[in-house]
Amino acid sequence: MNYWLMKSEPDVYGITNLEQQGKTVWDGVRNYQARNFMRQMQPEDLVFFYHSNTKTPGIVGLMRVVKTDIIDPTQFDLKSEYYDPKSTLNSPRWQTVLVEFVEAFANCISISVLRGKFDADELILLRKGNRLSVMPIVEDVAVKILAMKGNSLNIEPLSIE
DNA sequence: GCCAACGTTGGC
DNA sequence: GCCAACGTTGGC
Repeated sequence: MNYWLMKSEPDVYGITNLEQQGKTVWDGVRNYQARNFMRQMQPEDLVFFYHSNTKTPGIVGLMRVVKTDIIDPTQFDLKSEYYDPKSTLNSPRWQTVLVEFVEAFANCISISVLRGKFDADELILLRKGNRLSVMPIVEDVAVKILAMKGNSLNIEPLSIE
């Protein structure tokens, strides 16, 4: 079982949306490195849900991989902003995963708190200029993050959105 | 294959 | 809103 982190802008799709829906196909990833990490995912893997591009960016919850190797349907959808004219039905470029909601943390573990706890070597998220939206988390770090989720000393309140 | 120009990401 | 860092595009 492996751990991952995936980013989403809460204005577009946040942890609340996933909680309501229960499951979602993580569509719209158009970066090869991120896609390649999703190809490595296995059912039962745990994924931290990260809110990016918001007042308090950080980890807000947990989800679980249900099904892998899903063809991202938006690549064929002319009306989608993720439509990819170079993708064909015979050889689709973009695969993704189906994930299910596990939990929403009581508080956001903000990137500044994560910076205080980990360094860039152990957490890709913290690397300078990092823009990757899907990344692996080593177990040691994942366990520490999970231990932080209930510790009010280490967290900041979720901003009201 | 190089690389400048451009568009996007995302923290601050 | 700013802007550094990054990925992609396309001319050559």
